[in-house]
Amino acid sequence: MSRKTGVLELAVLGLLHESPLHGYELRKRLSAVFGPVKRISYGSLYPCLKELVATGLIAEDTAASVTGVGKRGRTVYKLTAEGKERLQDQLGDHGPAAWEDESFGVRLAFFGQTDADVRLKILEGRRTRLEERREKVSSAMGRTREKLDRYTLELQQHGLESVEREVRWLNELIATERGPGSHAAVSARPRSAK
Amino acid sequence: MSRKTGVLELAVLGLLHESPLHGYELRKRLSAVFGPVKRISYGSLYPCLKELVATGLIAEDTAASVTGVGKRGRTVYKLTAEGKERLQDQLGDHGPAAWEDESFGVRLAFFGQTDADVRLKILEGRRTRLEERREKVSSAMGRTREKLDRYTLELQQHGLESVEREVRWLNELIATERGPGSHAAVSARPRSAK
DNA sequence: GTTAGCATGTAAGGAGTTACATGATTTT
DNA sequence: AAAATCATGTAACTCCTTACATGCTAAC
Repeated sequence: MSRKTGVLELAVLGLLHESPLHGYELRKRLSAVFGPVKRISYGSLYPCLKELVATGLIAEDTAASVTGVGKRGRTVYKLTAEGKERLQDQLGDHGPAAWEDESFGVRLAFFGQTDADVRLKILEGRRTRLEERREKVSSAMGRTREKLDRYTLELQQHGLESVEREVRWLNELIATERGPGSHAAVSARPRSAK
Repeated sequence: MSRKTGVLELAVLGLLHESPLHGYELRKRLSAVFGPVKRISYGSLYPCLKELVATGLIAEDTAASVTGVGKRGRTVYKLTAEGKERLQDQLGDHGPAAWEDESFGVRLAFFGQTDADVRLKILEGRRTRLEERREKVSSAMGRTREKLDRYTLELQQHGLESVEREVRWLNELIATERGPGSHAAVSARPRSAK
């Protein structure tokens, strides 16, 4: 059933689940979710909010919205019941899409609202994905090392090390997931896991 | 004069300056220029080549193109005189655009064709850019540390360390630029430095 | 003989940006 | 009273992707 939900929409749903917010504040929080590199502009945020309202996943929180006379006023948004459902649906997804570059960061940001077994699957999927990439890059480098100039080589090398560093980071995260409280966390069987 | 040249166009010009190539091969080389993350699809490469031909910056190398009967044949492209000019123009640019995320990697990949003083300016500009970013992220973390959950914090921390790591890398590159042959390279004072 | 890789292209569309337009509130 | 930051929104546009369409060539 669930239609394609872009990463931005997912991030908005996730943030609104924590607490109702208005657009401006939402954007600031989004900066924490997407790294320092990708910051969302109002030109994409507001149309996104508009569409989420149209789809019925979020609603204007009339109680919290400040709309005095003459004021343009802040419009505060909150999740609807359908929005919560959709969010849970999306956060439960542990398919390949969850560990691709675009979505992984957002998925991780909302791990607090994600089941332990799903978290582990996503982390491991991501690690495998990166290990494949590392293989590809390093074998490509092996084949063409002599033909590349200093700078291209430097670039490739740095890229390779970035991938390796992320793998180490994932290993730590995975270890932490499995480590303390692993009895409670892991043994909590996925109820109705597909 | 010079119209806006996207990063893809710049990368194509840069690669064709090294040697004439056909689209398929070009794409493989582009994978080395843009990291393992961003790979260019044919859906953007071929239209790009088309436009560069239309603009007169590249031309089909009729000598090298294999176009036997019935065969669709490879179309080999090479730089035109205007293309070379445009490339030199672009590679000489050491303005802020050169060290932004989208272009920096490409600019570095073609440092072999870039003047030493321009190289240094771009590397330093990039480093300053990243230091600003590091400041912003780490101060934002300081302000909100308590309010963030484990995973968001982990994400921010990893992002911060990525930035710091790139700064260290840049420091090495800058040191190397200044190191061997530094008398010639560095003592060449920036003439008319603004 | 079929799988994988080589090779070129188009049409439709997604996901976002920039630039603009507007105005209130807070700080200096 | 000026500057910064808060706050919302639209229109035009850019860049790139996906999915499709086509066919050759080498290896297994």
